[in-house]
Amino acid sequence: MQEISIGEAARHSGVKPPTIRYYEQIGLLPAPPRTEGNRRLYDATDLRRLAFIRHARELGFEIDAIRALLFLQDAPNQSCAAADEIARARLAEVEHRMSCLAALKTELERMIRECACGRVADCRVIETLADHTHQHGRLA
Amino acid sequence: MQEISIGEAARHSGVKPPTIRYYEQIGLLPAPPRTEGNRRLYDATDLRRLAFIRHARELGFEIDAIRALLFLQDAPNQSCAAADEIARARLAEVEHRMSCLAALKTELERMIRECACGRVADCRVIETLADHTHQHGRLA
DNA sequence: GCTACATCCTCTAGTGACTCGAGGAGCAAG
DNA sequence: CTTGCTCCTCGAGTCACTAGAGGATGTAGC
Repeated sequence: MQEISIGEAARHSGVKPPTIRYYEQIGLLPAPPRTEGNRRLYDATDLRRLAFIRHARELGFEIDAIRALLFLQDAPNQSCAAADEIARARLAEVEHRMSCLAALKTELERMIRECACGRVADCRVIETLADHTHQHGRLA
Repeated sequence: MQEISIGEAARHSGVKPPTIRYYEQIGLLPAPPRTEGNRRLYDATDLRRLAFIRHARELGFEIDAIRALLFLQDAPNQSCAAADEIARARLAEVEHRMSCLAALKTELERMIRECACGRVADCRVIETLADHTHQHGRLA
């Protein structure tokens, strides 16, 4: 398995070098082997882990949630109950996000459609998301 | 229109008092009128704005993106082209997020299902999101 | 072999978006 | 009129980066 520099790893994964070092520092990525000249060497496994972290972060998951997901991956023989709980919690988060995004998408599409007709006078972006609350704190 | 305290506004909108003050400070929320005793008084419009901000933040939008969306709302008579561009950019972002979330959701569901059968041996969370890249930086 | 020049190293400090705590004032209930 | 809650401001702390200083290493051309 070929090993590459941090710069190449950054280009392949879309995670910048300083961020890769930061992930190593906080223990999200294992400390890789080094060259004679003290440079980090990454392999394909690291690249996949990095790409995963990047996507998960883009989707808004916190580092701790990602850590839990990675732990799931790393220790496949662990207690199933623990894995189940982590997966279920993430799933609930994902579903909530998806429904919020769907509402926002509908509204943005409506805005763009009306925009094409030359008016934005009744922009309802705020109402769309604001009314998506669980309990409407009704104000008299 | 009835006016309420920052604490009540917090309960209704789901945004904590310090965060509400912070939003006022950075100009995301207009500075409200005060009581004789210098306490902030919010109305229904503020509540909707707050709920909107909260949802948008939950969905991972940056303050500047939210500012742009609120500006859209505040100035309905502005250039339609500007509004359209902001809305389109957000829509693209939303669609990308949704497809990533859908992939992750499928994978989490599979994991939970397999968990019920008593094994997590082949957890593929990482592959799911890692391979969802635009250009696969192929490593020899 | 030597000089450019990019890339890497570590370390410290700054950013965005909150979040917390100190220290003090307002106000409603007992 | 005191107890206790909420509010005020202000400064500092947190998380997840991001940028910069100062220096070493690696590589390409001469």
